Amino acid sequence: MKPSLPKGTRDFLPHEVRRRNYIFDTIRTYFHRYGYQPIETPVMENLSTLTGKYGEEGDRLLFKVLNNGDFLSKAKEQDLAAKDSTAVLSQISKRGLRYDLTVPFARYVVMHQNDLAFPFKRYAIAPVWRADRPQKGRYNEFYQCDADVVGSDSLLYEAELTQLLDEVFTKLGLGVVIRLNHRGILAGLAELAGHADRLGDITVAVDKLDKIGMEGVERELLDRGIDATAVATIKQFLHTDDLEEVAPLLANSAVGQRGVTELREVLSSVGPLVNRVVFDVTLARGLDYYTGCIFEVTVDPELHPAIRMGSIAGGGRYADLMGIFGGRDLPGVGISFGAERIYDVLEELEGFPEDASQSLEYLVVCLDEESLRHGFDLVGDMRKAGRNTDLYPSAAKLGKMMKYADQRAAPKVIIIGSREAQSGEYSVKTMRSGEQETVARASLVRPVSATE
RNA sequence: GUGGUUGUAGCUCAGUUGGUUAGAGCGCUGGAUUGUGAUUCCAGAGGUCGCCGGUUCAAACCCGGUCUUCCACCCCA
Repeated sequence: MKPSLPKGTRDFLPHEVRRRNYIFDTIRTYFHRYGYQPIETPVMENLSTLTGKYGEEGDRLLFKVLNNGDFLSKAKEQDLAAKDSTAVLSQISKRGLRYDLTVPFARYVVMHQNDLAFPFKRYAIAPVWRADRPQKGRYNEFYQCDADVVGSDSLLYEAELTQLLDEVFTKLGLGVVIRLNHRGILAGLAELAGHADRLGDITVAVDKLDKIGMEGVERELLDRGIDATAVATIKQFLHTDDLEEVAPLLANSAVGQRGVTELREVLSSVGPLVNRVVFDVTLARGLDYYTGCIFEVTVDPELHPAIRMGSIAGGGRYADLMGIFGGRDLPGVGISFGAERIYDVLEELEGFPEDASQSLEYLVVCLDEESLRHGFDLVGDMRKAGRNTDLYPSAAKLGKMMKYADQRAAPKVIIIGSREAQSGEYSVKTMRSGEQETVARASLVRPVSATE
């Protein structure tokens, strides 16, 4: 048979894994620096934990795991006969793959609330699965890098997460725009339009502004059954990216005012940042559970005009995520880095550092059997000394071995023939420059910590 | 989930109105060069034309189905 992969999944070559790890390591470093602790949860959750948490659309995108055993015999005959997928599903599948890291985290907090110190700050870097139709930058299996804090409603955490976003992207060499909005502002907007109950429809439409333009948003709102006067009210908000211009419009809305006040506080406490932080009233974000500030990060089009990519990180505050699992009502706020998309962007910008794709320092090649034995000993000693070293395992033609060294991207090649084996003075070739020098064995096996 | 698109050598792609043995560049293997890679020259290997079925004397090419890729929706990192 011909091997293949499931749709929307990928293999990674060694250099790709190294580059992905560079991103993960960078993010992890700052998670640690900001006091977030690692936790792990299973890739499978009970379906009851996952369903109903992401809206109707999310349920459709959940990967379900078929029960083991003779599962069909346990399903109801009439549901099977009626081909009622929804009814049959609960009878043949009790588990599913996690769709994100936030809902499993909420489950985790509720189950372990007596073992955790609040505010509890955790991070997780792990794969999640969505049965979406794949596109570029959109996979059925992908990694998320989440940092959340639960058990505090302090707005300092919003400010802290903004700083964290800024630092990580600065370290990665990416110029970004960090967009902020507040669910309260969107709720206030809906309230003023006289459609407080239609917040979902309004935010979905407003969110598309930069994609379909003002007229498109207007049409979308009308299509969704929002009346013309309300649409006019909503449009007032969309002409500015200045929080202080929006504030007076919300004077008569309590939730709106709260949103403005909180955003003001966050913006005033973040301090100086490398990247731009902007207020964006059109920022909605899909997930239903957000209740306060919401974040989204995009590549700065002024600094990287060639890049076309959606959001590369996002997050927000949620007031009652634990409540759905019957836990104490703990507020939380978190962010998530889209590592796959960051990878694609860095690839396109050639933004990976040289050493991110190479860990091997030396390759030892030997010209005859006797030298090979000598080389094997040398490699062992060099490894003990802390140098990443590898050996070509047979005495082959030098040209062939040099080619292998080139493919392995070995920075330096140590060549051992009978001359070198006898004297302990090796020819060491620096591949990049092509220069060759003689190096004594002693300096190669000296522990790295002693020389540096 | 809806509509469209793509698939030919390891990779990127040609392939005429359906017509004998399906090509190129790069890569790969060997040699020129038995102690020097990435650069030169020569030679060679490598293909169920995504898969299944249909039309036809004849299918990489036409038709149906299916899988996959990418795109626009929906939604989203």
